[in-house]
Amino acid sequence: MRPALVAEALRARIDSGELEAGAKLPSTRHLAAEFEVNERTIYDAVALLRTTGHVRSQQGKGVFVRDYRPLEWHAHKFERGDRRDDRATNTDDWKAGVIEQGMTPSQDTPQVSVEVADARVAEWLQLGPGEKVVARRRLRRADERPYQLADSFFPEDIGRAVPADWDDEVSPLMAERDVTLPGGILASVGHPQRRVRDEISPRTPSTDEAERLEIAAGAPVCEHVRIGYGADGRPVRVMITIAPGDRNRIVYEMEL
Amino acid sequence: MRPALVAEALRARIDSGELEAGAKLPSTRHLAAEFEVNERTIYDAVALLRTTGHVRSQQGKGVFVRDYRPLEWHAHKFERGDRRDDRATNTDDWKAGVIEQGMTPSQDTPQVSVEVADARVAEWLQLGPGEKVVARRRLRRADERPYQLADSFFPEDIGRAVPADWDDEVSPLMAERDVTLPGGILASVGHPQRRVRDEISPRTPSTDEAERLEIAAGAPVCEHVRIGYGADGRPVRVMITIAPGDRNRIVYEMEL
DNA sequence: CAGTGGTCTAGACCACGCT
DNA sequence: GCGTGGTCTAGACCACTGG
Repeated sequence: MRPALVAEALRARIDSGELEAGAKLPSTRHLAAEFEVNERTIYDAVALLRTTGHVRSQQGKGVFVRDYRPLEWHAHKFERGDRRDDRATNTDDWKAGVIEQGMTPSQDTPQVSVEVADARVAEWLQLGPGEKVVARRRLRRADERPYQLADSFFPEDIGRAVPADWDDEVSPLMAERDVTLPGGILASVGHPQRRVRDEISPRTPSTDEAERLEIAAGAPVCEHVRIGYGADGRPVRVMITIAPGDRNRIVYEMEL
Repeated sequence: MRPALVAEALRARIDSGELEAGAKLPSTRHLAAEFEVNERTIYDAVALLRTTGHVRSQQGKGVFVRDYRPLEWHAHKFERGDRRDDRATNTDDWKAGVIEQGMTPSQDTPQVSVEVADARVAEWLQLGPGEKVVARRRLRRADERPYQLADSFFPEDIGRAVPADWDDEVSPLMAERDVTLPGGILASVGHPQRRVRDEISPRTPSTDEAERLEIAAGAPVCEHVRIGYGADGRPVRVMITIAPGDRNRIVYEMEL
């Protein structure tokens, strides 16, 4: 019996509910005996199920059925100002969406730095080689579990800009905490976004991304890149979101 | 040396251009000798490169570096009527986009059938159990190579409808050839789309999808589901597009 | 320490393409 | 028939968890 067939059999047990979310699978030794195959074959089968997001392995403990609840991400609403009222209550678009779906959003402390733009970011922001950006890296969670990586990059002058009535020491885009301002931070520093371009590609995560999101090395993720352009057509921000497929669905709604 | 490290070394050779697009890698026997590992380890490394889309294997022939040219798919323009002029020349939105990017579009003969809707399609089209749909399944190619699977489903009454001035025997949505009508087929049968909802999720292909698209079993693909709603809010069509990540990028542009 | 998952090798064997 | 990739087993061994 081939690994793909063993994986298929185990998947059937998961989908049918015979193995509940969070339940522990029989040990690889037991499965090998049951399916009358080598342990190595079981290992390969489990690796397949890990990639599809059906199970999660913990060395020394066991293999467990995954229980992520899928979350919709309404990309067309994002930053459109539909939720301007929420901004006043210190809640951003991501958080509002998570709450609407009955879960509790949270976010690790943003990692802020000023650094030389890498090749891709430089091209998106139309920067020359060696030019710097303000980087703001975040891990978004729902019910305490990782759902998305969301890294934003701003040209240095915009990232360091401060609103007229700002009374903090550092600019809002470089603050290592969540900041919300009426109309959005970019608007309040004089660079409102007028147009966005989203580029979406499914791919495999880097080892770093896989670790932070707690997914298997080959698990499919969506790389969602949003480039925001200001009134004069200048790119003012690029946001790179990495969304694992087993817990995310991106939604766009449009009138024709 | 572990498979991941071997894969990394080979990927470096591909990315650096030492191994050109389309080039054949050394045989697994040779690679095993070179890296001083077992052939099985090489096989696992090649499997990783297949999943990421870097190489393609052909039994009995060899392992070859992939050379797909990525294509952008401008989902926000699709069916918006921006290209109504193209419709007159018998060119649909997909084809127009491919031509703009300097490649030659083609499409296998659409597979048309009337069938009972599966659970997901029934829910999207708000049909009861057992209700039928007109299914129209297509494989889209660029420069003769597979790029996307695009399957459309219509409620039976709409799929069988015929425009007033239609002189063919079968309805345009059931014709086993490409049909273009001014304003789009759905409008010409009295059910223009007024609003669409797109749901995008990265996932792993089914074995059938993997075969038809000529990709590895675990390769990341995007499932893009577009549900089109008519003037009265009734869903008139659902289109499921499967786009492999190594050759597709989905683009949305929006004014804020 | 025993029990769990994870990794690699050696080797037998199969499937395919070509000449 | 030879060379290619693909598959599975047996078994040694490692890494982690928890009593």
